[in-house]
Amino acid sequence: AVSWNAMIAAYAKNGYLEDARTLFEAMPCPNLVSWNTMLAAYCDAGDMDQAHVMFKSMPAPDVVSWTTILSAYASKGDLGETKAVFAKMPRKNVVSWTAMLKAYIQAGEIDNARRHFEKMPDRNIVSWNAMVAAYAQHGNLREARALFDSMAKKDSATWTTMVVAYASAGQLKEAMDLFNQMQQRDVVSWTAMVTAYAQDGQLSKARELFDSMPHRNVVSWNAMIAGYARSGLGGGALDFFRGMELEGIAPNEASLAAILFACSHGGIGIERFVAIARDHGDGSEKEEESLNHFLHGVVDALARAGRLSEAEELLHAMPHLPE
RNA sequence: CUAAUGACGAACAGCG
Repeated sequence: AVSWNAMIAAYAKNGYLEDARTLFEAMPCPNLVSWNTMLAAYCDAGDMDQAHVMFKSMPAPDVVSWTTILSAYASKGDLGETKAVFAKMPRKNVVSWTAMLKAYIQAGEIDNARRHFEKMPDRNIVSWNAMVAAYAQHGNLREARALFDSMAKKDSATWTTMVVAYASAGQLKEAMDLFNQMQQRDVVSWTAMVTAYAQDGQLSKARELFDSMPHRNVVSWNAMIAGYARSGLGGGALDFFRGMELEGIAPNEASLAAILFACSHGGIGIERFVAIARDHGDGSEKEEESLNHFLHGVVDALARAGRLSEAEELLHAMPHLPE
């Protein structure tokens, strides 16, 4: 059953909900983990109706099942529903408490989050990190730092949270100092630091860090693409996009969003975005339809703005456009 | 083997 469950989780994580379901139904006797895995899959897909169906048909939901539901509402930003679920839970552990904490933070209720945090029967490093991030994300650098300093144990998430806190407050030097003090840096901390410089327009510094990274993932590449795009350097954005492809890393929606941004701010044509989108899509009719729909809107907007030559140019660049 | 925290794009980005 363990390997079946691992397979189901893998399918679900990559968005193959149907395949996960098929596998689940083919199992001779699914255990609680199998049920919870499917439950989480529906939650991730945002299908709360199906999630509830699962939950109700489960033999015996445990604290993991409950927390899965709780966390789904939390990430949807539905504080009321999250509170209701939390109140109904027959058993809670530190993970459920932290998920509830996240719901307060998500709703911007930082004071209530802090009260909840103080009431927690157990706190681990994840709960602490969430609380530090809450202050950091809401501009309370001082309180974030105070909590950070009071933590006996820190992991790379703790440090990265503070690095980002300084960076988004515009204090790049402080951010870099903290980054340099880190004992263990993972790909997330590296990418956070790269992003800090890239967003500040310090592209050569960003690039230098990027080049010294031990490992790079799609988010790291996106940070560079977006950095060049927002600095108006569409060509540089495209270079990094190609670099990512050459490394065999698959672009995601954020990569495409960064390229689209480069089209409006970086001096490259919208046809580059369309070509890339076609390249990396599933080639389905639905996708082609929405791309055409999108382009049609762009051409329309150009025409209505009186920019007829650009509209025409775009029409010619897009032979696939319907009349 | 399943649930909670930190990094890229979409909420605290520009224009009006």
